[in-house]
Amino acid sequence: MGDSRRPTIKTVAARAGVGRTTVSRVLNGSPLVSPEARAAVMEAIAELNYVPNSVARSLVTSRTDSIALVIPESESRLGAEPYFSAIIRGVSLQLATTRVQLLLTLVRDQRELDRLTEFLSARRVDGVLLVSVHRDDPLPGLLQELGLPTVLAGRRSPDEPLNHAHSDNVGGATEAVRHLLERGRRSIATITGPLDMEVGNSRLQGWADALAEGGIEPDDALVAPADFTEEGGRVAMRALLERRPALDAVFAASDVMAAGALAELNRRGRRVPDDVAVVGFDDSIVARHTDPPLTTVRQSVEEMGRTITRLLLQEIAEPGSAEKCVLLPTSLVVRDST
Amino acid sequence: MGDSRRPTIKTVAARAGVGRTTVSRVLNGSPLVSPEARAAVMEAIAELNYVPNSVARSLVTSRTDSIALVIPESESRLGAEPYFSAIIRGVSLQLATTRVQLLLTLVRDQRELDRLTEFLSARRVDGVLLVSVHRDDPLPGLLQELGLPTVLAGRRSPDEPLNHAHSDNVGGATEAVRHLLERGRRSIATITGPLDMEVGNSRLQGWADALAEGGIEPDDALVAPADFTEEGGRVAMRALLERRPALDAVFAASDVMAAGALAELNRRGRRVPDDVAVVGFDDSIVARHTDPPLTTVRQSVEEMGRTITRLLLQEIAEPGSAEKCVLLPTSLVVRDST
DNA sequence: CCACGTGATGGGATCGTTCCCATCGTGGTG
DNA sequence: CACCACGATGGGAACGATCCCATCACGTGG
Repeated sequence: MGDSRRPTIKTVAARAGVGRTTVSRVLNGSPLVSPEARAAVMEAIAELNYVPNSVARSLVTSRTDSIALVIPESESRLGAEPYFSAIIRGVSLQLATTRVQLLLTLVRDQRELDRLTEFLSARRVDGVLLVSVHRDDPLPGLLQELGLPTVLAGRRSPDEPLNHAHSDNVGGATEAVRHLLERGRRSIATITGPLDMEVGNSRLQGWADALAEGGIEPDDALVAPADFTEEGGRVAMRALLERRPALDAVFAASDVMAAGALAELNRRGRRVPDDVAVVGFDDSIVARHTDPPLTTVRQSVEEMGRTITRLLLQEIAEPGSAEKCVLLPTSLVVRDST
Repeated sequence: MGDSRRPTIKTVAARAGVGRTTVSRVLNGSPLVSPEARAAVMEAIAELNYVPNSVARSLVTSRTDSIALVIPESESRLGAEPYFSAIIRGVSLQLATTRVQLLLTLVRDQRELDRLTEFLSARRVDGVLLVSVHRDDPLPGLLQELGLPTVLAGRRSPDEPLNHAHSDNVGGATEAVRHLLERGRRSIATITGPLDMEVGNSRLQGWADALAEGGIEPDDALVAPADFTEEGGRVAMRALLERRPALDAVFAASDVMAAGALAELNRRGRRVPDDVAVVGFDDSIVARHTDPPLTTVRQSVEEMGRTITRLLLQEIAEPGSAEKCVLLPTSLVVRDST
C-alpha cells in the first residue's frame, strides 16, 4: 500500500474508469449520472479512501464553508461571563447538522481588530456572527460595506439595519422590577450594563417602565452604570448605598453584577432579601450559586446562539432571505433573593 | 468607483508595472526584489486595497494557517466547566501574534466525531489541539496515523507518545492532602475525576501519596469517583458520608466537584471547615464564590492553553522540533474551607 | 429513414496563488 | 575583451477542484 500522496479527483476518476467531471457530479449529488457510473465512483472513493480537497473547491466556488464568531474581549470576560460559553454552545449545536466550521475570534485590542479586518476583507469566511456589539463598534459597518453576511446577537439600536436576534430585554427587566414592586419594595435601584450597548439601555428602560407603571418617579440617584463584571457590580452597589442608604431593592442587569452586589451587601451586613431584595438577569449558572440563590430573568443564551446561526446560514444560502430580526422571550425565575 | 471584483495579484502586477512573481515576492518578504520594484508594488497594493487570496495560496502551499481546538463535550461541560473557557483564552492569546486562525470544534456524539474525522483527513487545518482526552479516545490515534501535528493538554498515560503539556497533578494533589494532614485531619476522603483520564488517576495518586507520607493507610471507602461535574460532586459526597460518616476532610479533584460537595455538606448541616475541611483543584472562578471560599490547588489553565499552542506552532513549523512534554507547576491557595 | 431532443459523459478553461526555471543585464576578473 | 557569477525579473506549470460546453448514444416522431 501506499502512495504517500493523497488521492485526487483524477485518481478516483481513473480508478472508476470515468472522467473527472463524473466524479465531481457524484460528489455533489448531481442527478445527471448513471447508476452504474455512480456505483463505480463510490467504490473507487471507498477503496482509495478519498476525501475531496476543500481548499481547491473553495478556490473555484469561492465559498469556505466556515463562519466566524467574533467575541470582543476587551474586558477579558470570556470565562468570567458565562454568556459567551453559552453562545458558543448554541452556535456549535446549530452547525452540527451542516458541514460548516466555526472560527472563533477573540478581539482584545486594536491590533487584533486590524488583523480581523484584513481576515474578513480576504473573505476567508462565508459569514460572521457578532456578539456584544457596542454602539460605536466599527465592525458592523465594515461588514456591511464588505457585503459579508452578518448576524448580530443583540443590536446597536432599535432600528438596527443588520440581521439580528435579541432578547426581550425591556420586557424582562420590566417583569423583574414589577416583581419587586409586588413584593412591596418602593426604593428600587438598578445597576445597569454599559450604556453604549442597547442591552444596557433596554434593561434600564424596563426598570423605568415598571416604576412608571407603579406610579413611582425614577430617581437618577438610584441608577448606577456598570460594565457587566462582578467587580463593576460591587462598586456600583457601594455607590448606590452611599447615595441612597435606605434603598430596599436592586435590579442588576446581569447575574454576574448581581453577584458582585450581593457580596457588597453581605459585607455591609445588609440581609438579603430582608433588608434589600436583589434581582439579576440571564439566569446563568452563577445565579444558582450565590448566597442566597438569585431571582433572575431567564434568557436562553444557547437559544440565542442557535438562532443567530440559523439566520446566518439562511442569509448565506440566499442573501436577503432571512428574517431581519428575531425576538427571544424571557421569563422570571424566582429564587430566594427577593 | 470601481470593479466589483476583488483585485488579484495580476491586477497589482499590472498596476505596478511588474510581473506576478515580483508581487508575490514582495508579499512573502523575499529579499530578491529591488527597492524600486518593492515600492511600486506596495503602492499598487495600497491603492487597490489588495488583500491576497489565502485560499489560492493554501492550494499551492498546502498550508491553511489555521489550527483546530477539539473539545469533547459529551457531558456538555463547556460553560459549567470554566476549564475550557480558560483554555480558549490561552490559545487565542498565543495565536494573537501570528496569522493563524482558531477553529473550535465541539464533539458531542459519534456523528460529530465522524464529521471531525473527515474534516481532519481532508487536512483542513495545519494542526490540532486536543483537550480532555480519555484513555480510549480514538482521536489521538487517528491523528498520529494522519501525521497531523497534534498537541494534547493532559495525557493519556505517563508514557504519552504525542506532544503534550500537563499540570503537576500528582504534586498538586499531594500538596493539598498534605495541607489537610497539617491541619490535623486524619480521615481524608477524595472525590476523583474520571478514572479513564490520566488527570483523574494522577490526582488520586497524589492523594494516596500524601496519606502514605503521613503514615495513613488509604481506605477504599474514602474514594468516590465522579466526573468533574457539580452534580457528580454532590452525589459522590453523599456516598462518602454514607460510607464514612466520621470523615473530617475531602479532597475533590476539581473546584466544580468541590462546590457540589460543599452544597451537600451544607444541606446536611456539616460545618465547613469545622466539621469537614474541603480542598478543590483548579483555582477556577467558582473557588472564590463558594461558601466558604475554597482552598484549592491552582493550575494556570490559560498558561496551559498558551503552552500547547506554542508547542503546536513549533511542531507545525518544524515537525519533531518541539518539546515532547512540558510540565506546568501548581500551587496551593489557602482560603476558608480548610 | 432521418432529424431531433435528451440524458450521460468528458475535456478544456478557470479560480489566484507559489514555485521552478529561463532570461537578461551588469560589474568584476583573468 | 571575453567570460562568468549573481541579482533581478517574468513567464509557464502546477495545486485540485468546479463549470461550461461540445460530443455521443439512443429512442422517438414525422
